[in-house]
Amino acid sequence: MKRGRKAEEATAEGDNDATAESTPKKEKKTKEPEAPVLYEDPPDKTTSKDGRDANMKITSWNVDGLRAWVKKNGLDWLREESPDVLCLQETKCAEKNLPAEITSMPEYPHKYWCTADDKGYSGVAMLCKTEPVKVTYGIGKEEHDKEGRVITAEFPTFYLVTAYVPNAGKGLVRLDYRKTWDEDFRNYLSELDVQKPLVLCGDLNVAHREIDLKNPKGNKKNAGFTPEEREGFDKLLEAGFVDSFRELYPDTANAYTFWTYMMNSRSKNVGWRLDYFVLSSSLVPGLCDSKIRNKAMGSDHCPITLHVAV
Amino acid sequence: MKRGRKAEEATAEGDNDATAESTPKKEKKTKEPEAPVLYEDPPDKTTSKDGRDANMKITSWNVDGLRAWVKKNGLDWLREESPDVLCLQETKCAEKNLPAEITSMPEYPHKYWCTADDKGYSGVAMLCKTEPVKVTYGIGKEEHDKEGRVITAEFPTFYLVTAYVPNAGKGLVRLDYRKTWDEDFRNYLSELDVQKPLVLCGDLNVAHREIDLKNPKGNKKNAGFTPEEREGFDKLLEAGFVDSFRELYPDTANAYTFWTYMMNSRSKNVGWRLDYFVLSSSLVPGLCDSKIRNKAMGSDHCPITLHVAV
DNA sequence: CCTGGCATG
DNA sequence: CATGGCAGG
Repeated sequence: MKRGRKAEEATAEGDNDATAESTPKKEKKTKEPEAPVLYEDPPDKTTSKDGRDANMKITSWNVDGLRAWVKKNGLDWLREESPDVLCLQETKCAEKNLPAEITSMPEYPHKYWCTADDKGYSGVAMLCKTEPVKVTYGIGKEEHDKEGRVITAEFPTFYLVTAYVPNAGKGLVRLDYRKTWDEDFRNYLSELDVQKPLVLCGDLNVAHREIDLKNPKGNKKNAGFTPEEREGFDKLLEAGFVDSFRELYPDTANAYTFWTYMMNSRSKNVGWRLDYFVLSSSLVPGLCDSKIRNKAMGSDHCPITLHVAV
Repeated sequence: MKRGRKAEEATAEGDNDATAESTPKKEKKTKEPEAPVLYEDPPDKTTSKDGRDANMKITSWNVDGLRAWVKKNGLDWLREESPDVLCLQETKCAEKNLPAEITSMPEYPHKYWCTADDKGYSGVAMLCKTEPVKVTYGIGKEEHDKEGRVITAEFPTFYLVTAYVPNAGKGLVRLDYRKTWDEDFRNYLSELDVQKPLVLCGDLNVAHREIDLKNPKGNKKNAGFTPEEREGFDKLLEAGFVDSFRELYPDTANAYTFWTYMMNSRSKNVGWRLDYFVLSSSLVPGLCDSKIRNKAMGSDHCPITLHVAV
């Protein structure tokens, strides 16, 4: 009776939280179930510091399987939120298998799908109320563009890029690839940025700083919080981009966008901030708000929403 | 974008029904949705022809995944039916993964599990209120005994054998193996039968005669109704065994124990009789009733129950 | 602990 | 159209 995988083996992302949480103090016999420290997203601001009204509302959501997300009434939430553009990551759905509820959605007449070559992993999408000037797929490098990770929409005044950045994997088996990706992707963005300012959104698969995850100590060797990945994010910002949430809320802790399904992490708010709106510096004056919709259910990630004047 | 399997390809068992049902008459433009011909199982008889009261109630059910079946409240049905012995087929569950609800069930203190070597396919089980004299697994032939298909319980006056007979497979890819099985299994039963009479129950994966499935014409080349499989059943009966249901109800049609999940077969009663209680001839005088519990849900098979004086 | 795809039925 | 196991997260 062979069995591939032991139930006791948690995933890299999964047991991180456990690692840091369960470090047993010898003195304590019973582990106190600590009250969760929650995060309450403040009301939306739709005016920028320089006094302009937001004219663009963008939502990004790693849905972890589009079909399951639709079944869990993701579209109801979408209609309520009603952004101008919706960006999705991890659709995990070939185009021919897309649910009719979403392909026929009249609120978003302009829909773009980018799926992985083979299996139905990853996959990103963009749904727009108004038609972009131009839409492209991938970042122009063969080795990266087979996995359905990037859509770029050109609008009159800016580029919108949505990305599902490769996970470094259990045991960091794909960290080397990730480093290559980070460099190539950064170069791609920099090339765009010289033409028009851009908004990058999506699951960047990294918690930038210690404040961006519940258990930084236990996760320094785990996918999403290695020095290499964090440095990749540093370099992105150094290239002239800004983490919009952190720009507005430099000291706000416990604000996460991802919680592993394991160990009731979400109810304990043991999470990570992996989803971002990253803006070209020149767009920062128009930044109105960067929201974390952490009450929205339907995935192991929650959606995030940007209000911006562009 | 490769995809392994076309949605249009029905399974061997599945599209059989379609084959026979959908043969289009050119004259008809619209297919009449025929009213389903149902089968109403009559009330249980618990007295045998020779006037004895049943002292043994046995239920057999191909549960198509024990864990899913438990979630669908199979155990509630079991407590209601409350047979002396419950035989299960297609448990698809390694022993370590058995739900506690069933392993801890006090009504059945004697439980026996036989699972496939590798994957978690097939698998049979027997739950007994009273302890058998002896329990054995398999039929004593290496080539057959790795798939978790047979449990034999010796009781004071008879053997009870439960079996999940190998499916001949899509495209009959395993029909040759099935023929070997049928012969070896028949020999196994005959050897038992010289010691004590036996009751064989389970999913024998064959509809014996045309009356035993809805669409005999379309299924002569499909798993479960090939001449070879039917002949295997013929030879079993010739070896001194009796199909208890057919013995009592020689002309009852539309009595099925399996309906493919596809094409709403169950609601249309487009089914097969694949599950049997087969008795040594010497037990036939004690036969009280052979029931088809076709209202019980939770699997693509329904349970069957035997009342017998042994 | 969830997803989608797979093999099997 | 169900099941369980699998890889990925």
